[in-house]
Amino acid sequence: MAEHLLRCDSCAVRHRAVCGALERDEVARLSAIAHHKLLPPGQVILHDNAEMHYFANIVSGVVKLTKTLADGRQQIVGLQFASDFLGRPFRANSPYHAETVTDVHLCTYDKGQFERLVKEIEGFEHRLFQNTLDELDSAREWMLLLGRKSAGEKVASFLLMVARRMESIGCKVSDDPERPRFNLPLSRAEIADFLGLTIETVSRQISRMKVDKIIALEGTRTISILDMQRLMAAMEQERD
Amino acid sequence: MAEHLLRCDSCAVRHRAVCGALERDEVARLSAIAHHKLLPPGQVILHDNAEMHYFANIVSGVVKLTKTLADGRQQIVGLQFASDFLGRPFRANSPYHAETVTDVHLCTYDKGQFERLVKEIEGFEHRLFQNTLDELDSAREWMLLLGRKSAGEKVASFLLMVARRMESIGCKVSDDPERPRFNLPLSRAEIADFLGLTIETVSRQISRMKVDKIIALEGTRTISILDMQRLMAAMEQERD
DNA sequence: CGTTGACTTGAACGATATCAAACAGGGTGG
DNA sequence: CCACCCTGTTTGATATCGTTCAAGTCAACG
Repeated sequence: MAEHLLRCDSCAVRHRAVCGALERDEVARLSAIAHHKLLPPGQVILHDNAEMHYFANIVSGVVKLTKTLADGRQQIVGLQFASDFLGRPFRANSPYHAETVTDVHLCTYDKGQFERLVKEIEGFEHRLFQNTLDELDSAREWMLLLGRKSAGEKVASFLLMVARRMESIGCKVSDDPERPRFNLPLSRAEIADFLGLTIETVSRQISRMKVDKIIALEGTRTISILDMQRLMAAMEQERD
Repeated sequence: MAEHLLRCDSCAVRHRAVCGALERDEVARLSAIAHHKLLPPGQVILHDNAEMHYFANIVSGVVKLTKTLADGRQQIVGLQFASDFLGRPFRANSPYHAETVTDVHLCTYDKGQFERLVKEIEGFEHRLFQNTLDELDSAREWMLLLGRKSAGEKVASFLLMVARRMESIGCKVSDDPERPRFNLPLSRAEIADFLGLTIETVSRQISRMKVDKIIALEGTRTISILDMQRLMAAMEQERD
C-alpha cells in the first residue's frame, strides 16, 4: 500500500490527470487497482464498437481516437496526450477505435473495480464529468475547424495545438518560449486524417509555411516555429 | 408543491430528459425551482463566452449551438431538440453561442439552485455525466461527417438525423413508418452552417434527391422520404 | 401589384483531391 | 561499406467538387 502511494506520488501526470483531485488515501485506493502498460506505436487499445475492459490514464505518449466509413475513409475524432483519461465510465462499449500513435505508457484500471471506486469516492465522478466537458469543448472546436477552415488554416491550427500540448506536458525540445521546437507525434497521413485533408495537401501546406519562414523543419518530424505571430494569424485568416 | 409535482407529471419530455432518472420527491424539488420560458425563433439564449445564469431542459422546439470565426464564417456545433439539456453544470461560462431556431419552450433552473440540487440528489450528476457522453458521441459522429463526407452524403445524413429526431419526439407529420414526413426546423442557411457547406450546395443536393425521387418536398420546409433504402445508401456512399 | 426574403438554378472559378513520379532516409543483406 | 529496397514524404500535372458570383423564381405580405 505504501508502495502504491509512492508510485503515484512520483507520477509525472499526477497533478493534471483525473486522479489529481483525490485525497491522499483515495489515491492509495486507486493505486491499488492500477496496472502499468507499455505499448509500442500502432497498438490498438480499443476496437470500434467492442467492449471495453479497462480505463486508463496516459502517463506518456499519444493516443488517437478514430472513426471510419464503410469505404475506408478515416477521421481522427480525438487526440489524447499525457494526463488525459481514456475510457467511458459506465458505458459498455466504445463507439470508436483507439490506437497508440507513439510509444505509450498507460496506467490502467479494471473497469469494474474502477467504477466501484468512482461510486465510493466523493467527487470523483464530478471530476470525470468536468473532464468530459473539456473533451466536448475540444471536439466542438474541431468541428469549426473541419467545417469552416481552409487547408492552410487547418494546418496552422494543428501545429499550434500540438505546440501547446507538447509545451504543457514538457515535451518541447527547445527552451526559447518564442520559438518552440518539438517533435510531431503524427505522420503526414495521420495529420491528414485529423484535419479532413489528404496527405499531399498537408505536405504542401507545411512546405509553404517553410518557404514563408513561419516554421523550419529538421527531418520530417521536428518542427520549429520561427514566427509565432504569423502562425497565429494563419490559423484564422488565410493570407493570399 | 403538489402543483409542481403535477406539472412535471404531465411534462411531455419528463421520461427522456435528465430529470427522468429522479425519484418522485426529487422531481418535486427540481420542479420547485423550475421556471417556464417561451421563446420565438432567433432568440439568443447564451452569448459566446458570456456567463450563464441558468440551465434548461428543452420541452419543445430546436436550439442551435454555434461557433464563429473572426471573419464571420459560422459552424453549428450542436443541435438540441425536445428533452435535451442546455448548459454546463459547474462551468462559469459557455464557449459557444446558443440560439433558438424555432419557437422554443424551455424549463429553466437558476444556476446556483440547480447546482445545489445536483450535489444533493444522489445520482443526478451521474445522469448529467452520461448525457454529456452522448453529446460527445454525437459531436464526434459529426466530425467524421464534416471531415470526410461529400456534400451529397452530408445532406443525406442530415435528413436522416432530423427524421430520426423528429420521429423520436413525435413530430412527424405522416404516420407511414416507411415514408416519414416532417418539417425541417432549419433554413437552408442553417443546414449549410451545420454541414460545413454553402447554401447553394445544400439546395442543389436537395434538388438532386428530389429529381432522383429519394425525397419529395412540399413548399421548402416539409420533406417526405420516399425511398429510405436509397437515402441510407446515399448517406455513406455517394452514387455517381 | 410591388417589394422583400428565402430558395433555386446557371456559369465560371478555384481550392483541394487525384494520379503519378521523384526523392530521402533507414534498414537489410551482400 | 555499399547497393538495394521499403516506406514516408515531397512535388508536379490534371481533374473534380464545391464555392462564388449572378440571375431568376416563388411565396408571403404590405
